[in-house]
Amino acid sequence: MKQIDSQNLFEEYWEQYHFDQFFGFDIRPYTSLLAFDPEDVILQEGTKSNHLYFLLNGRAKVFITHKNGTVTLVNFLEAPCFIGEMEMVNDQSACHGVTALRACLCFSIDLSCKAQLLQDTVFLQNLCKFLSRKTLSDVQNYSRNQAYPLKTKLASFILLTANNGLYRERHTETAAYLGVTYRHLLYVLAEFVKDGILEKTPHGYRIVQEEELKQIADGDI
Amino acid sequence: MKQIDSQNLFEEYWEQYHFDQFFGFDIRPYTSLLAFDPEDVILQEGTKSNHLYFLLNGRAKVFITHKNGTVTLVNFLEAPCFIGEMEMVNDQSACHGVTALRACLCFSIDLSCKAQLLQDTVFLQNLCKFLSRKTLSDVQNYSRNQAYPLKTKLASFILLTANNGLYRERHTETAAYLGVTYRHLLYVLAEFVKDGILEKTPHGYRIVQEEELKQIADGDI
DNA sequence: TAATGGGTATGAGATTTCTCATATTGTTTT
DNA sequence: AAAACAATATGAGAAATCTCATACCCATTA
Repeated sequence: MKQIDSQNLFEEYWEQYHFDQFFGFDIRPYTSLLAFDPEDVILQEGTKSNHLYFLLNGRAKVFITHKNGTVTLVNFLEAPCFIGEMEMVNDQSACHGVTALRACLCFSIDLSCKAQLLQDTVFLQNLCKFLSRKTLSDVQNYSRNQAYPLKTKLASFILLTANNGLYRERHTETAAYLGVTYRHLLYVLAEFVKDGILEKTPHGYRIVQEEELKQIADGDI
Repeated sequence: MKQIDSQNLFEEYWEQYHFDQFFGFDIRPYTSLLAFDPEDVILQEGTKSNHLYFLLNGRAKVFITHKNGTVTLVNFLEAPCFIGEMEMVNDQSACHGVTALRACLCFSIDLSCKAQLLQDTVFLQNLCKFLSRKTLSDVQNYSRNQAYPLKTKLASFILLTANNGLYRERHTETAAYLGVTYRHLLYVLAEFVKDGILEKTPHGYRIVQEEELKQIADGDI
């Protein structure tokens, strides 16, 4: 993690996300621009942070570590979103860990202005909206994971993450997100290839029968 | 669902939960007391409500219906908590259904004062706290469901819900909450009985070997 | 250069969980 | 009282998923 001093970049993102609009007062003096490398820890599970982050670019994962050592991937975070807001309002240490998956750019807000934030209706309203959307996204992911077999969930996930008909997520990440073992994921992926729905290429899996895949994702098969 | 006109009961709950404290203005004129019978719908999935509820007593369930007809129980709601707050801040129709499991008493807030609520820092702060706690509880339930087999989850659940060493939840509800079929739940329950950990009685299942059950709940077995 | 570690890949066998069928009981509705 | 319904209960077989073992490739590190 390192601070980015480029004023240009700062301005660029500030404009892009209309960062002013989230606050009823001038948050600029408390804000700086940070870059996280892949694997960098953004929030350490169980420790307290005195910053509130806003993801501008990149992708991060939210996870929980269980007593038996297994790690559950709760969700991905994609820009734009806040990070660390739950901890801030409850004034508690991080209940999830957050780690960068790709290079991430964030605004970092120094919580020395916390009292001011908690009196700002503009900010609080936005926070409520972000929180409820995040909850909704978590819960939908969660309940979908319970309601369907991997075949269905994987089909959705491939359609969601493919670019130009090419699926190239890391198997390790996908398996964690979908809540299954790596082994099982490969079984089902192999099944899709055998059925001619996907084709394995050196650059990733190419979607051959998109309609079929959509039907599977809809739980029709 | 019916309105309760007893001024006494109203006052009693108002005091018990210090209901004033959640608001920066006088919410009383907008508040009434409602009683829901078991099975009554509190929030109808997909429709818009113009009330915000606050659960005073009883127990409700939050669920999502999937396209394939399966219903996922997202969580239980226990007093005290808000109901319908996500829909309110995002001004959208209910993304989960909420149904009473036991007789439920609620304060019902008429959202004609919505604009005022959304300008009230006291309320907004409390809402943020409630929202993040709810998220946390959902996510912990969710991730636990992914990380352990039913044996482990059921052991926790029995320890959580037993009264005086007696477990007597409805199997149908437990199965839904733990995200498994009814059939499978009965298998594992029977296994506990066979192993002498539980004993089946006419009034419910009695916990015989509590230490053993705790070990299983901890994932140690 | 050798060793280490992460991601990828595949097989074999075990465990968990599901589907379907069927029966009993107690309660509510007709 | 008969019918309908929801919860409980159990069996048999199938599907989904996991564990463990093993191997290869590539990049980083000693």
